Amino acid sequence: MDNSETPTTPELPDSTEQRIFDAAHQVFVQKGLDGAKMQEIADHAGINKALLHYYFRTKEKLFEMVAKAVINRAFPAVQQLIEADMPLEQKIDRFVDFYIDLISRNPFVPLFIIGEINKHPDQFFEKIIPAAPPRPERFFRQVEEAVAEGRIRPISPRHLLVNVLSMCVFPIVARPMLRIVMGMSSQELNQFLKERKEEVKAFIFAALRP
Amino acid sequence: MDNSETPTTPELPDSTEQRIFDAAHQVFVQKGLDGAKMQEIADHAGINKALLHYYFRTKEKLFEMVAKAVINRAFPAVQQLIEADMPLEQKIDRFVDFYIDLISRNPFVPLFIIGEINKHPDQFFEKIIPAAPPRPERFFRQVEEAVAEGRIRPISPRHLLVNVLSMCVFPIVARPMLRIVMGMSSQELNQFLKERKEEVKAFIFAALRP
DNA sequence: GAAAAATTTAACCGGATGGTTAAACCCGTG
DNA sequence: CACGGGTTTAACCATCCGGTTAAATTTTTC
Repeated sequence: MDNSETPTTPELPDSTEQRIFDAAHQVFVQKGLDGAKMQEIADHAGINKALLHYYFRTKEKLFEMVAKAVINRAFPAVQQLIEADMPLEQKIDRFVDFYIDLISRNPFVPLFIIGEINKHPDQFFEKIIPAAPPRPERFFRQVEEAVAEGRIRPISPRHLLVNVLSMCVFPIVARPMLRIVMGMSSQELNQFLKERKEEVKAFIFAALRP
Repeated sequence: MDNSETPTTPELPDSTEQRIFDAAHQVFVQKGLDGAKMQEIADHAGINKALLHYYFRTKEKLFEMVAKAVINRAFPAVQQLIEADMPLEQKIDRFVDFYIDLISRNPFVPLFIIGEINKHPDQFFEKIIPAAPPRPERFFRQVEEAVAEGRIRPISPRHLLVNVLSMCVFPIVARPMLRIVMGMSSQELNQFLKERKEEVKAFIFAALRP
């Protein structure tokens, strides 16, 4: 199993508070708001319910903090790379590597974000939305330039970005479904996902040939 | 908003039982086992809790029936197309059209399947798994033949299938996330998803050029 | 119109769960 | 040692929720 990265809130690295928060992070991300139980979080942090409420007043508040931490870690990483000062080809190359690694380390995060937005749209769009969403305009311009120069086949920049994202994220997120659809063992799937980076890059660059 | 297709169990089309089942289908698929409340299902079906239990004994049983219906409708449709007797290029073409339509009509279904498997793996793999999972071997053979004939660039059949699936499914499932990442309004996103079929097909066939 | 089935009403039970409380305990620091 | 914050224990409350029940009411069917 992959370990989930536990985010660093501005706290002492190994304080009880941090351990509780990490436990909450893990449980919430895997089970969602409804599926997560406070007792389970306490158990997972190696403490008891009383202390849990001593540090974090309510489930709602704790969830809100976790959810904020999740998206405030997920989006800026993408943004940084997508805004970087780097040739398009290199940017795509690094993006695929980076993103597949990122999602592999946090396979439940995309599902968590999408699922919770679906289940509790109000709270999410009120409380959790990031202050600064990614701005892919620069990437779009780079694609348009490359098209204009004839370096790549004409293509909609938006669709290209979504294609890249899809091929990186979906197989990891949909892992249990792929096992069924493709009839692969867990072993085979691990091997398959390891090959992905190179396969995805090859596919993208093949599709971009003029 | 897209309407979700409500599956036809072998029941009278407009019976109370069917109305309840449809309501349960909708609520379960959107909110999952934990998030769905029996009262909500009853409300949604326009009846009361007592009658709900009169028709369907327990939440578990009802959920099991709904989950079975969901996957027994989702997978055979794919399988049929993927096993069809049809040239590879045409098969891909139709598959993209068909699959984007299917997911657009049931945007919550993939998330539901993946999420529930993650949250309750035991029950799912015991009770719900389809008797006959898709067998993509034929598709794989077609790809290998096309490669051997030089009709398409060399490519791993498995990765090709996953790429196609990813680009079809992910954007629809991740719609709320895309809104944030790409900074698009709901209107723009609708337009974007309409363009998808042609863009995805163009992308795939471009990537397959020898 | 009577019998049977469908549906409502309303109350209730029991367990799980979020949350509280008070007392005791542990443990490091001044 | 005494003080105080961290921590445990254990009991407890309120609420929600799945599920049941019994009777009344409506609708269907014969």
